[in-house]
Amino acid sequence: MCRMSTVLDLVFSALSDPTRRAILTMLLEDDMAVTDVAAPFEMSLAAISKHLMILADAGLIVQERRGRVKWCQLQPDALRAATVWMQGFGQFEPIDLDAFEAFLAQELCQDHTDDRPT
Amino acid sequence: MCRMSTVLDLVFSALSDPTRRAILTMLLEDDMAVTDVAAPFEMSLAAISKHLMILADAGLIVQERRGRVKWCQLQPDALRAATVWMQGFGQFEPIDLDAFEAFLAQELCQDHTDDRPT
DNA sequence: CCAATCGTCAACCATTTGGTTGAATAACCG
DNA sequence: CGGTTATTCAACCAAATGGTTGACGATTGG
Repeated sequence: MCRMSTVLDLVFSALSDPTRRAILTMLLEDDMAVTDVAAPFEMSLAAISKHLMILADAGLIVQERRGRVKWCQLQPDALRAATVWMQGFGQFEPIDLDAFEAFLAQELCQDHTDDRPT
Repeated sequence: MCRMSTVLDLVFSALSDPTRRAILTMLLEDDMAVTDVAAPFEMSLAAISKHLMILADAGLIVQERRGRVKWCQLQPDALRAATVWMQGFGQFEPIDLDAFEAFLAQELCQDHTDDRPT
């Protein structure tokens, strides 16, 4: 009867693409212009633009146009609902922050031009 | 060079479908046979079988065949990596368990036959 | 003003996704 | 054995996804 969850649909499917996760990781460092986001990837600007729209639809980023450049800013609050949902399944234990730091370190030193192989 | 993250790909894309999330929620209560999982949904058994295979591929459930019935069991540990990844973006605040309980209560009283409209 | 830059739009394409049906396999029950 | 139950397989389909290219509209700077 009610229906809900479209938010979770959008967030999880946005997160399911490695390119988009890489973009979010980049934005964790600082806000970026669309062109600069696209730079490390071996993919057209239009493709990155689409990815950014998907992230924006999910609420994971906000894009603010200033002059001719559009700035992308991470919106971590959008992960709240999804995190809450997932935590419900994870036997309620505290999150291991060290694990995330380690993962992030590994991901940041990666060569994105090699992403999405075939 | 390295490549990784296929795990996150699989988990997030498994979670991006409301039918699959509903199945996981059902399994939170108890292990279930495939046919029983399928019962509340307005969708063929074969379709549910596919969903379960996707969940199994992501490691979110394990399926053990006993006789002619195949039991599905939630595997919450598979959410670990994804939870860790997401927590990294959520300004590191503690998880609100009450919010999850509330969400779950809402979701459990739902009519699944009304899922996936058009 | 003109040219270059930033980003999106539109059309197109191949692949994946989520569903269907009907037949096939396997195990159980009487 | 033979029928029923449980589940998957295979073929098929429509729609969504992720990418391309080229043209376009805005904005900026010389």
